[in-house]
Amino acid sequence: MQVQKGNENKAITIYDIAKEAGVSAATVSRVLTNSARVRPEKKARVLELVEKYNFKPNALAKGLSDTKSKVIGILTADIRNPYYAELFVACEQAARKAGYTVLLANTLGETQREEEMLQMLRGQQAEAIIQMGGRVDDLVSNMEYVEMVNQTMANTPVIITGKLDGTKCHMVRIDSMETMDLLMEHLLSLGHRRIALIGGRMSVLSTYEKFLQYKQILKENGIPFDPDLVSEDGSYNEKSGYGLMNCMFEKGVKPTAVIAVNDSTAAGVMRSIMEHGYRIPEDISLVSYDNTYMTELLIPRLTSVDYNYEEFGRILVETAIAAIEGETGAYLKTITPKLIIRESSGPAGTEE
Amino acid sequence: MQVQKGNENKAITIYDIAKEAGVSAATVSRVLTNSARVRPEKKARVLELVEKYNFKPNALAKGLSDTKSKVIGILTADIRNPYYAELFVACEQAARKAGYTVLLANTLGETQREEEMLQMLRGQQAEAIIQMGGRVDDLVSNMEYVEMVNQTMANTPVIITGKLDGTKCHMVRIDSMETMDLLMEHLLSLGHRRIALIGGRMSVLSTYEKFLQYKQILKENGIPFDPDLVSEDGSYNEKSGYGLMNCMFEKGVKPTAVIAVNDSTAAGVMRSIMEHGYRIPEDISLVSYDNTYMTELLIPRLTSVDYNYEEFGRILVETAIAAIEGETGAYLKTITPKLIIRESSGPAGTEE
DNA sequence: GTGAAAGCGCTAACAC
DNA sequence: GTGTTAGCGCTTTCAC
Repeated sequence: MQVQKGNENKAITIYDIAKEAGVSAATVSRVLTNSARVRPEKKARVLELVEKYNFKPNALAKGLSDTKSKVIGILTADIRNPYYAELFVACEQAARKAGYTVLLANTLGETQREEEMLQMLRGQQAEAIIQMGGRVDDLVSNMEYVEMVNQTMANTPVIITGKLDGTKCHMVRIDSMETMDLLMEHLLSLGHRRIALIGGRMSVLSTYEKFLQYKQILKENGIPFDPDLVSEDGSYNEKSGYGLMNCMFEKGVKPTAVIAVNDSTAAGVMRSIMEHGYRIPEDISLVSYDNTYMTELLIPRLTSVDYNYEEFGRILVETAIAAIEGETGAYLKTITPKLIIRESSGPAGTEE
Repeated sequence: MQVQKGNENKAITIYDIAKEAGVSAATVSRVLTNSARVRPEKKARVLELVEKYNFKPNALAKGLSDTKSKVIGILTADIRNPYYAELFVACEQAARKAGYTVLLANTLGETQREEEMLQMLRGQQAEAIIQMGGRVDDLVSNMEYVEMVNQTMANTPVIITGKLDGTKCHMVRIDSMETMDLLMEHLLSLGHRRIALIGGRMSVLSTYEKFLQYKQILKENGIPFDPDLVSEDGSYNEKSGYGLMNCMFEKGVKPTAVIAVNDSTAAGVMRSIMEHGYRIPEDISLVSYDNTYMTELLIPRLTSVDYNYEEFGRILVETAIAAIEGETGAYLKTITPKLIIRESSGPAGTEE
């Protein structure tokens, strides 16, 4: 017996099925897509062959012929970031339910790659592109990128989780103002008045909005704004949180509560606080954003703002599909955040 | 001026370019693919138009015509798991360098979806499929899945990070035995003799191998195996680690060092240890596997086994591409692990 | 060098 | 109901 070399085997096509079933390719297509009534016996015969050969129609050809790839492209900053991973999985699930496949592209923080990946998704005939993070987070939109997205939008709707001034991208985003409301309300009600805000870059829209809202709420509550309680421009990781909090302590500043810009940053802040001999939450309360799984890993568990990822992803995909189908609904949709209270936040001490 | 409705705009094709450049489509194709010499002036004209219209060839059509999609499918258990996320990104990078696009499919722990996603990837004409996690982790391979993979392999090579008995899948995997060697050597040299092994299921190949090697090393070092120091079947998350460690303490068992089956499990173990009033590493050392970023988030930072994800991903992709190109090299490649020592492991106390 | 034409595998009119 | 035919956008002989 001749041993068959694996992938030399020609893939089976709709024609092979048709021939063996004694029908036309069109008929096979019809039973596969359920697009028209086919005589039950023929249908049965076709289905049988499909089963027999484990036949799976070529999605490329399908996409080519009806110019519908049924692919939604997802552009993300870094899938290793649990925030994006959660959101991606939610999108994937929603897309699958709607009969779409998602194609993921990571830009890994290199803005130049953002353009490259956008091109790639276009080349793969993505019917819509969802961009989460990256340039759509910028407070001031990059003009070249805006142009590029506008060109893309001529054929392919683009849905973003931030904003891109000068484009008509659909936006689905978290209400940053409200996230800050939740956190401040929580902390204020616990008696905190010296509340620090740590991490993030002001060039990022959501961070900027948080900052504004933070000041606004202080004002409304008659608490003077103290610049020492707000970190200089930082980043969004553990290291940044650690460094910034250390800095604050070194300057002799000691808040009773800290708001970290995300969970990773909070982890760094937590380390700094502990190394300085304070307890959480007895001496200092710590809260953050994103409610990723690491909130449950840290000791104490972290109070954090959740976004209902499942809903977030679903709305992104629904918006994408609506746009594909030509619907031109609201350009901005908002996700309502929710506070998850855990062990890291408690009443303010009385030592102040 | 008539406002143009976004995606009604017909996408530009090679023919549009050809017409405007006054050449044939074939020529445009030639300059795009650099497949033959074209008179420089024509080439320039074409390139100019490509630029002008921001033209990007339709990858579906390309894939159809030369039956090369340039897509590698990646099947993963759950991209939210940092281990898979790291590996995926490494694969993506390597693939991109080689001119391939990766298509990600998550099975989310539902084995039934594994088949579904495999089908999906076939439909998308993935030229090779890399499966990390899921059924290929099983100690005893599922027969139906084996059959399905074998069918797939008739046209599409499948590369796995575990094993699948009864198939000729290429395997690229971590040397589990050696990972245990590293950990045990480290702990033994620190004077530990009561070493617990926590988390994981024995039905998982790598876990099973770790267990065997653990016993083996104990034996070689004249340390009697104590079943109380090994957890009953558990899982791979924080909760499982927490529960299992609590259990152990409740039975009055107190190891001087704990090996957790992965970083998440270690986080749970860490919580349990601390809640029982012990210090890490002074009272109990804690080490684990995977060296994900959470090792740096926990306090103390976790000693963990690293796999060099970048290399791991690269080899997976190289193997995939070699298989696509018909090379039939070694069926099993091994990744050499490396121990990253951090704060969670230290000398055994003398109280024993 | 370069154009004409066939074909990749599928769907969608269009006849019958 | 079902077969025939014409593309979808690209690559690739095959002539010239």
